[in-house]
Amino acid sequence: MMLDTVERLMATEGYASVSYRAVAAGVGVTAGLVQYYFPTLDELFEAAVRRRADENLERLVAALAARPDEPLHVLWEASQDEASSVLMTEFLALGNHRKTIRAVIAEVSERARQVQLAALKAAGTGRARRIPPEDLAFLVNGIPKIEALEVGAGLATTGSIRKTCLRFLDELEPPRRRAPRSRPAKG
Amino acid sequence: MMLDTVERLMATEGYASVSYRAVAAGVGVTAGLVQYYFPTLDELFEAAVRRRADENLERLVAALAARPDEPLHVLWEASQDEASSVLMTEFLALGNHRKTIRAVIAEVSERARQVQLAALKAAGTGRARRIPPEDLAFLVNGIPKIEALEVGAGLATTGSIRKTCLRFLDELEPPRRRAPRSRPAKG
DNA sequence: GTCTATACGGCGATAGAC
DNA sequence: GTCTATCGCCGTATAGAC
Repeated sequence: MMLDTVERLMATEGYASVSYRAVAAGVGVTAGLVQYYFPTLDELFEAAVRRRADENLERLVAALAARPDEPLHVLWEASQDEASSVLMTEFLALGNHRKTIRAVIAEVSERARQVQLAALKAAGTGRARRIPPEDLAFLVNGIPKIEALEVGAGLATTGSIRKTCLRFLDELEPPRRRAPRSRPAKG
Repeated sequence: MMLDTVERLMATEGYASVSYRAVAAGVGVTAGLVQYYFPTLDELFEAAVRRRADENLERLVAALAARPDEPLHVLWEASQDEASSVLMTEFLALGNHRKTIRAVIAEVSERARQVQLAALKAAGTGRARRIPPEDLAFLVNGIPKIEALEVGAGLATTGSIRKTCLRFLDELEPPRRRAPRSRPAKG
C-alpha cells in the first residue's frame, strides 16, 4: 500500500524524501497515479498520520482495557514501542510548519490524550503525590519521544533514564496484581 | 548575516524552507554567493548549528558560574528560554536523517552535556533521591523540548507540567540562598 | 472513474565565465 | 571573489487515453 511506503520512506530517509516519484517507485506504479489518490503531498501525509494514529489508538485502548489497574505502566510501554517513536517524531517535525498537517496531528493527539487522561483519572494515578494526570500523560508520552529524538540525532545514551523513570512509575503506581518480583503480592 | 537568515527561516517556516535562493533574498545577495561560502546546504546548516550551540553553551557556562549552588534550576531555565527550543527542535529533526549534521549535533550536544554533568555532580544534585545526574540533565533538557514540540504541533497545553516540574526541582534542589518566598531562608 | 503523459517553475549542485 | 548557465530532481496542474 502507498501509505506503507510513505512510512518506510519517512522512517529511513525523513519526510523530505517522500515524493510522488519515490512513493510510486516503491509500490510499482506511476507518479501520476499516486497523485490521483492524493492530489497534494499534504493530503498524502495527512492520510499517513491518520492511519498510524488510528492504529496506535486502537492498540492503546486494547492495552488499557486489559490492564485497567495500571494505566501508567501501560501508557509508558505503549509510548516505548510505538515504532512511531521515530515516525511520530518525524510527523511532529513535519507538522511544525505545515498548518493543515498540524491540525490533523492536533486532532489525533487530542483524541489519544483524552483516552489516556480518562484511564489515569479512573485509576486515580498520581493523586498521592498530587501530580495531575495531564502531567503524567505528558511525561510518559514525551520522555520516550525525546530519547528517540536524541538517539536519532546521534547522542550517546546509557538507558539509565528508562530505569529511573520506571522506578518513579512503580512509586506512583505500585505493582500489585502483577507478576511477583521478590515476593508475591497479597491481593 | 547569512546565518541569522537561516535561523529566521528555520524558526518561521522550517528547515525545508531554507534554500540558497531564500537565504540570498533575505540578505540581499545572489544565491550563487551564498553557495560560494557554503558549498552545500549541509555546510550551511552545520555552521548554523555550531554558531547557535556555541552561543548557548557560553550563556550556560556563565549562568552556572553565577549560581553554582543550584545548577538544576539554572539548567531548567536555560532550556526554557533557549529560543533554540523551537530552533534546536528543528535542528534535531534535521539531523535525524542527514548524517553529517547528525555528527555535528552529537558533538555540540555532547560538549553541552559534559558541562551540565559537571555542574550537577559538583553540587551533588539528586543524590538524596538516587537519581543519576545524567538522568536529571536529560529531563531538564528534554521536557521543555517536548513541550515546545507539542505546542508547535498545535496541541493544547495548560502549562501545568512546568509547575509540576518546578515543584520536583525544588524538592531535589531546595531553595536555600535564593530570594525568600513565604519566609526567608536562614542560611 | 482510473490512469498516463507531459509541461511548468523552483530546487541543489556543478562548472565555469568575468 | 562574484555571479551565470546548466543539469536533473521535485510538486503540481492539465489534457486526455481507456
